Amino acid sequence: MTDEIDQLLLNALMEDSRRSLKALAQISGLSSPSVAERLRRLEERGVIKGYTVEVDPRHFGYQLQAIVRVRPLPGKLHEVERQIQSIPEFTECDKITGEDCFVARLHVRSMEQLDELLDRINASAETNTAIVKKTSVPRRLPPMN
Amino acid sequence: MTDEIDQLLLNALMEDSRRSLKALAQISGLSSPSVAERLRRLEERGVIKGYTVEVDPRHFGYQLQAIVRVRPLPGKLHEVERQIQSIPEFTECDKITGEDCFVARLHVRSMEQLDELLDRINASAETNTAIVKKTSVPRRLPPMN
DNA sequence: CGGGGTAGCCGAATAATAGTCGCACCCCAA
DNA sequence: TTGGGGTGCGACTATTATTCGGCTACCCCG
Repeated sequence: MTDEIDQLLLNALMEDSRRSLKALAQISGLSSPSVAERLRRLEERGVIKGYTVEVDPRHFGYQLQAIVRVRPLPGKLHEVERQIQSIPEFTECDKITGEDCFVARLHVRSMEQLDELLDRINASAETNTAIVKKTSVPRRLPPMN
Repeated sequence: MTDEIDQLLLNALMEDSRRSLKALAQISGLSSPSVAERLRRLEERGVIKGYTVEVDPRHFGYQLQAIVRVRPLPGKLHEVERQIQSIPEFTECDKITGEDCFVARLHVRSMEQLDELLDRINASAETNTAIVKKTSVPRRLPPMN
Protein backbone atom coordinates (compact mmCIF):
# COMPACT_ATOMS: atom_id res chain seq x y z
CA MET A 1 0.00 0.00 0.00
CA THR A 2 2.59 2.51 1.06
CA ASP A 3 6.10 1.27 0.57
CA GLU A 4 9.59 2.48 1.44
CA ILE A 5 9.77 4.62 -1.68
CA ASP A 6 6.60 6.49 -0.75
CA GLN A 7 8.12 7.08 2.66
CA LEU A 8 11.29 8.42 1.10
CA LEU A 9 9.18 10.76 -0.98
CA LEU A 10 7.12 11.93 1.97
CA ASN A 11 10.21 12.56 4.05
CA ALA A 12 11.82 14.45 1.22
CA LEU A 13 8.70 16.59 0.81
CA MET A 14 8.52 17.13 4.54
CA GLU A 15 11.97 18.68 4.37
CA ASP A 16 11.14 20.77 1.33
CA SER A 17 7.85 20.42 -0.46
CA ARG A 18 8.98 22.58 -3.35
CA ARG A 19 11.54 20.07 -4.51
CA SER A 20 11.24 19.30 -8.20
CA LEU A 21 10.06 15.94 -9.46
CA LYS A 22 13.54 15.49 -10.83
CA ALA A 23 15.11 15.95 -7.42
CA LEU A 24 12.57 13.56 -5.91
CA ALA A 25 13.38 11.09 -8.66
CA GLN A 26 17.05 11.15 -7.74
CA ILE A 27 16.28 10.73 -4.04
CA SER A 28 13.99 7.77 -4.66
CA GLY A 29 15.86 6.17 -7.52
CA LEU A 30 12.84 6.31 -9.80
CA SER A 31 12.24 8.23 -12.98
CA SER A 32 10.39 11.51 -12.73
CA PRO A 33 7.20 10.29 -14.42
CA SER A 34 7.05 7.51 -11.84
CA VAL A 35 7.46 9.98 -9.03
CA ALA A 36 4.70 12.13 -10.48
CA GLU A 37 2.45 9.10 -10.61
CA ARG A 38 3.21 8.16 -7.02
CA LEU A 39 2.51 11.67 -5.78
CA ARG A 40 -0.73 11.71 -7.69
CA ARG A 41 -1.79 8.50 -5.99
CA LEU A 42 -0.70 9.64 -2.54
CA GLU A 43 -2.79 12.76 -3.00
CA GLU A 44 -5.74 10.83 -4.38
CA ARG A 45 -5.74 8.43 -1.45
CA GLY A 46 -5.54 11.31 0.99
CA VAL A 47 -2.18 10.32 2.40
CA ILE A 48 -0.96 13.72 1.30
CA LYS A 49 -3.49 16.28 2.48
CA GLY A 50 -1.67 19.27 1.07
CA TYR A 51 1.53 21.23 0.65
CA THR A 52 2.04 24.19 2.93
CA VAL A 53 4.53 26.83 3.92
CA GLU A 54 5.97 27.33 7.38
CA VAL A 55 5.89 31.02 8.27
CA ASP A 56 7.59 32.61 11.26
CA PRO A 57 4.86 34.59 13.06
CA ARG A 58 7.42 36.75 14.87
CA HIS A 59 8.08 38.52 11.57
CA PHE A 60 4.53 39.82 11.78
CA GLY A 61 4.90 41.09 15.30
CA TYR A 62 3.51 38.01 17.04
CA GLN A 63 5.98 37.96 19.89
CA LEU A 64 3.91 35.73 22.14
CA GLN A 65 2.55 32.30 21.64
CA ALA A 66 0.23 30.69 24.13
CA ILE A 67 -1.41 27.35 24.70
CA VAL A 68 -4.94 27.91 25.91
CA ARG A 69 -7.13 25.27 27.49
CA VAL A 70 -10.79 26.15 27.26
CA ARG A 71 -13.66 24.82 29.33
CA PRO A 72 -16.99 26.20 28.10
CA LEU A 73 -19.69 27.09 30.59
CA PRO A 74 -22.69 24.73 30.56
CA GLY A 75 -24.55 24.92 27.26
CA LYS A 76 -21.93 27.16 25.65
CA LEU A 77 -19.85 24.54 23.92
CA HIS A 78 -20.79 25.33 20.34
CA GLU A 79 -20.76 29.03 20.90
CA VAL A 80 -17.24 28.82 22.27
CA GLU A 81 -16.08 26.67 19.39
CA ARG A 82 -17.44 29.14 16.85
CA GLN A 83 -15.85 31.98 18.75
CA ILE A 84 -12.43 30.34 18.66
CA GLN A 85 -12.81 29.62 14.97
CA SER A 86 -13.72 33.23 14.30
CA ILE A 87 -10.64 34.66 16.01
CA PRO A 88 -7.82 34.27 13.50
CA GLU A 89 -5.13 34.62 16.16
CA PHE A 90 -6.11 31.11 17.21
CA THR A 91 -4.02 29.19 14.72
CA GLU A 92 -4.91 25.65 15.84
CA CYS A 93 -7.58 24.14 18.04
CA ASP A 94 -8.40 20.59 19.00
CA LYS A 95 -11.52 19.34 20.73
CA ILE A 96 -10.43 16.88 23.39
CA THR A 97 -11.68 14.54 26.08
CA GLY A 98 -11.54 15.54 29.71
CA GLU A 99 -12.59 18.55 31.68
CA ASP A 100 -11.11 21.00 29.24
CA CYS A 101 -12.98 20.73 25.99
CA PHE A 102 -10.49 22.52 23.75
CA VAL A 103 -6.77 23.13 23.52
CA ALA A 104 -5.77 25.91 21.22
CA ARG A 105 -2.67 27.72 20.08
CA LEU A 106 -2.85 31.50 20.18
CA HIS A 107 -0.50 34.04 18.62
CA VAL A 108 -0.53 37.60 19.96
CA ARG A 109 1.52 40.74 19.65
CA SER A 110 1.36 41.75 23.29
CA MET A 111 0.07 40.93 26.74
CA GLU A 112 -2.68 43.47 26.19
CA GLN A 113 -3.88 41.62 23.15
CA LEU A 114 -3.66 38.31 24.99
CA ASP A 115 -5.81 39.74 27.73
CA GLU A 116 -8.27 41.22 25.28
CA LEU A 117 -8.75 38.01 23.30
CA LEU A 118 -9.05 35.83 26.39
CA ASP A 119 -11.60 38.21 27.86
CA ARG A 120 -13.80 37.60 24.88
CA ILE A 121 -13.65 33.85 25.42
CA ASN A 122 -14.07 34.22 29.14
CA ALA A 123 -17.60 35.48 28.66
CA SER A 124 -18.60 31.90 27.85
CA ALA A 125 -15.78 29.70 29.12
CA GLU A 126 -13.09 29.26 31.69
CA THR A 127 -9.60 29.36 30.27
CA ASN A 128 -6.21 28.26 31.41
CA THR A 129 -3.29 29.83 29.58
CA ALA A 130 0.36 28.91 29.36
CA ILE A 131 2.96 30.94 27.49
CA VAL A 132 5.22 29.05 25.11
CA LYS A 133 8.83 29.56 26.15
CA LYS A 134 10.47 27.33 23.59
CA THR A 135 9.64 24.72 20.98
CA SER A 136 11.20 21.46 22.13
CA VAL A 137 10.04 19.42 19.18
CA PRO A 138 9.29 21.18 15.92
CA ARG A 139 6.44 19.67 13.93
CA ARG A 140 7.53 16.34 12.48
CA LEU A 141 6.08 13.10 11.13
CA PRO A 142 5.50 9.99 13.22
CA PRO A 143 7.40 6.88 12.10
CA MET A 144 5.91 5.34 8.96
CA ASN A 145 6.91 1.70 9.01
CA MET B 1 9.15 45.46 4.83
CA THR B 2 6.45 42.90 4.08
CA ASP B 3 3.78 44.33 1.83
CA GLU B 4 0.43 43.17 0.51
CA ILE B 5 2.02 41.28 -2.33
CA ASP B 6 4.18 39.23 0.02
CA GLN B 7 1.04 38.41 1.96
CA LEU B 8 -0.72 37.31 -1.18
CA LEU B 9 2.21 35.07 -1.95
CA LEU B 10 2.32 33.62 1.54
CA ASN B 11 -1.39 32.91 1.51
CA ALA B 12 -1.15 31.30 -1.89
CA LEU B 13 1.72 29.11 -0.70
CA MET B 14 -0.16 28.26 2.48
CA GLU B 15 -2.92 26.84 0.30
CA ASP B 16 -0.51 24.99 -1.95
CA SER B 17 3.21 25.36 -1.61
CA ARG B 18 3.89 23.48 -4.82
CA ARG B 19 2.33 26.17 -6.97
CA SER B 20 4.58 27.24 -9.81
CA LEU B 21 6.21 30.65 -9.94
CA LYS B 22 4.07 31.33 -12.95
CA ALA B 23 0.88 30.65 -11.01
CA LEU B 24 2.15 32.84 -8.16
CA ALA B 25 2.97 35.53 -10.68
CA GLN B 26 -0.60 35.53 -11.93
CA ILE B 27 -2.00 35.65 -8.41
CA SER B 28 0.20 38.55 -7.43
CA GLY B 29 0.20 40.44 -10.70
CA LEU B 30 3.99 40.37 -10.93
CA SER B 31 6.28 38.67 -13.42
CA SER B 32 7.71 35.33 -12.43
CA PRO B 33 11.29 36.58 -12.00
CA SER B 34 9.94 39.12 -9.52
CA VAL B 35 8.08 36.44 -7.62
CA ALA B 36 11.22 34.31 -7.49
CA GLU B 37 13.12 37.28 -6.10
CA ARG B 38 10.48 37.93 -3.45
CA LEU B 39 10.44 34.33 -2.34
CA ARG B 40 14.21 34.33 -2.14
CA ARG B 41 14.09 37.35 0.12
CA LEU B 42 11.29 35.99 2.29
CA GLU B 43 13.35 32.84 2.79
CA GLU B 44 16.53 34.77 3.44
CA ARG B 45 14.88 36.93 6.07
CA GLY B 46 13.41 33.88 7.73
CA VAL B 47 9.81 34.87 7.14
CA ILE B 48 9.46 31.61 5.28
CA LYS B 49 10.96 28.87 7.42
CA GLY B 50 10.28 26.10 4.99
CA TYR B 51 7.91 24.29 2.70
CA THR B 52 6.29 21.16 4.07
CA VAL B 53 3.76 18.52 3.30
CA GLU B 54 0.66 17.75 5.33
CA VAL B 55 0.35 14.00 5.81
CA ASP B 56 -2.65 12.18 7.24
CA PRO B 57 -1.28 10.00 10.06
CA ARG B 58 -4.35 7.76 9.98
CA HIS B 59 -3.05 6.28 6.74
CA PHE B 60 -0.16 4.88 8.73
CA GLY B 61 -2.34 3.34 11.35
CA TYR B 62 -2.21 6.22 13.83
CA GLN B 63 -5.82 6.08 14.89
CA LEU B 64 -5.35 8.04 18.08
CA GLN B 65 -4.02 11.47 18.69
CA ALA B 66 -3.45 12.78 22.20
CA ILE B 67 -2.46 16.02 23.84
CA VAL B 68 -0.14 15.26 26.73
CA ARG B 69 0.78 17.69 29.47
CA VAL B 70 4.02 16.72 31.15
CA ARG B 71 5.29 17.77 34.58
CA PRO B 72 8.78 16.45 35.20
CA LEU B 73 9.75 15.25 38.66
CA PRO B 74 12.23 17.52 40.47
CA GLY B 75 15.57 17.56 38.67
CA LYS B 76 14.30 15.54 35.73
CA LEU B 77 13.41 18.40 33.40
CA HIS B 78 16.15 17.92 30.86
CA GLU B 79 15.92 14.18 30.96
CA VAL B 80 12.21 14.36 30.21
CA GLU B 81 12.74 16.77 27.37
CA ARG B 82 15.31 14.51 25.77
CA GLN B 83 13.02 11.57 26.25
CA ILE B 84 10.15 13.30 24.46
CA GLN B 85 12.44 14.34 21.65
CA SER B 86 13.65 10.79 21.25
CA ILE B 87 10.19 9.29 20.91
CA PRO B 88 9.15 9.96 17.33
CA GLU B 89 5.47 9.44 18.06
CA PHE B 90 5.62 12.85 19.78
CA THR B 91 5.17 15.02 16.74
CA GLU B 92 5.21 18.41 18.47
CA CYS B 93 6.23 19.65 21.87
CA ASP B 94 6.32 23.09 23.45
CA LYS B 95 7.98 24.10 26.68
CA ILE B 96 5.57 26.32 28.54
CA THR B 97 5.10 28.37 31.69
CA GLY B 98 3.06 27.06 34.57
CA GLU B 99 2.98 23.84 36.51
CA ASP B 100 3.10 21.67 33.44
CA CYS B 101 6.42 22.19 31.75
CA PHE B 102 5.57 20.68 28.38
CA VAL B 103 2.57 20.17 26.13
CA ALA B 104 3.04 17.63 23.40
CA ARG B 105 1.09 16.03 20.63
CA LEU B 106 1.30 12.25 20.45
CA HIS B 107 0.21 9.92 17.65
CA VAL B 108 -0.38 6.26 18.50
CA ARG B 109 -1.86 3.19 16.87
CA SER B 110 -3.66 1.86 19.90
CA MET B 111 -4.46 2.35 23.54
CA GLU B 112 -1.78 -0.20 24.35
CA GLN B 113 0.82 1.88 22.60
CA LEU B 114 -0.44 5.02 24.32
CA ASP B 115 -0.05 3.30 27.64
CA GLU B 116 3.36 1.98 26.79
CA LEU B 117 4.75 5.33 25.68
CA LEU B 118 3.29 7.21 28.62
CA ASP B 119 4.70 4.64 31.01
CA ARG B 120 8.14 5.47 29.76
CA ILE B 121 7.63 9.14 30.45
CA ASN B 122 5.98 8.44 33.78
CA ALA B 123 9.24 7.15 35.16
CA SER B 124 10.43 10.73 35.35
CA ALA B 125 7.31 12.88 35.10
CA GLU B 126 3.64 13.17 35.85
CA THR B 127 1.49 13.30 32.76
CA ASN B 128 -2.03 14.38 31.97
CA THR B 129 -3.44 13.07 28.73
CA ALA B 130 -6.43 14.10 26.64
CA ILE B 131 -7.55 12.32 23.50
CA VAL B 132 -8.21 14.48 20.45
CA LYS B 133 -11.80 13.98 19.33
CA LYS B 134 -11.84 16.46 16.50
CA THR B 135 -9.82 19.27 14.98
CA SER B 136 -11.84 22.45 15.42
CA VAL B 137 -9.34 24.73 13.74
CA PRO B 138 -6.90 23.24 11.24
CA ARG B 139 -3.46 24.84 11.24
CA ARG B 140 -3.67 28.33 9.74
CA LEU B 141 -1.81 31.63 9.68
CA PRO B 142 -2.54 34.53 12.02
CA PRO B 143 -3.58 37.79 10.33
CA MET B 144 -0.67 39.52 8.63
CA ASN B 145 -1.61 43.17 8.43
C1' DC C 1 18.26 71.04 -8.77
C1' DG C 2 20.47 67.24 -10.52
C1' DG C 3 23.86 63.37 -10.49
C1' DG C 4 24.49 58.73 -8.73
C1' DG C 5 23.26 54.84 -6.21
C1' DT C 6 19.82 51.45 -5.12
C1' DA C 7 15.77 48.58 -5.23
C1' DG C 8 12.50 46.53 -7.69
C1' DC C 9 10.43 45.43 -11.82
C1' DC C 10 10.06 43.77 -16.69
C1' DG C 11 10.67 41.06 -21.27
C1' DA C 12 13.25 38.01 -23.94
C1' DA C 13 16.35 34.26 -24.34
C1' DT C 14 18.21 30.08 -22.61
C1' DA C 15 18.23 26.29 -19.38
C1' DA C 16 15.72 23.15 -16.79
C1' DT C 17 11.75 20.70 -15.50
C1' DA C 18 7.16 18.70 -16.05
C1' DG C 19 3.71 16.16 -18.61
C1' DT C 20 2.45 12.76 -22.20
C1' DC C 21 2.65 8.58 -24.48
C1' DG C 22 3.73 3.99 -26.12
C1' DC C 23 5.79 0.12 -24.63
C1' DA C 24 8.16 -3.32 -21.33
C1' DC C 25 8.12 -5.94 -17.31
C1' DC C 26 6.35 -8.55 -13.39
C1' DC C 27 2.99 -10.94 -10.83
C1' DC C 28 -0.90 -13.51 -10.29
C1' DA C 29 -5.04 -15.78 -11.39
C1' DA C 30 -7.75 -18.12 -14.82
C1' DT D 1 0.07 -20.61 -20.95
C1' DT D 2 -2.34 -16.48 -21.36
C1' DG D 3 -4.14 -12.15 -20.30
C1' DG D 4 -4.88 -8.10 -17.37
C1' DG D 5 -3.66 -4.86 -13.66
C1' DG D 6 -0.16 -2.35 -11.79
C1' DT D 7 4.12 0.05 -12.04
C1' DG D 8 8.00 1.30 -14.32
C1' DC D 9 10.85 3.43 -18.22
C1' DG D 10 12.71 6.51 -22.14
C1' DA D 11 11.93 9.80 -25.48
C1' DC D 12 9.42 13.51 -26.99
C1' DT D 13 6.85 17.92 -26.43
C1' DA D 14 4.97 21.50 -23.54
C1' DT D 15 5.58 24.28 -19.74
C1' DT D 16 8.22 26.53 -16.25
C1' DA D 17 12.40 28.41 -14.10
C1' DT D 18 16.47 31.19 -14.39
C1' DT D 19 19.44 34.54 -16.11
C1' DC D 20 20.44 38.91 -17.85
C1' DG D 21 20.28 43.59 -19.65
C1' DG D 22 17.87 47.47 -19.26
C1' DC D 23 14.14 50.53 -17.43
C1' DT D 24 11.93 53.49 -13.87
C1' DA D 25 11.12 55.44 -9.43
C1' DC D 26 12.99 56.83 -5.41
C1' DC D 27 16.19 58.82 -2.22
C1' DC D 28 20.32 60.91 -0.61
C1' DC D 29 23.39 64.40 -0.72
C1' DG D 30 26.46 67.56 -3.13
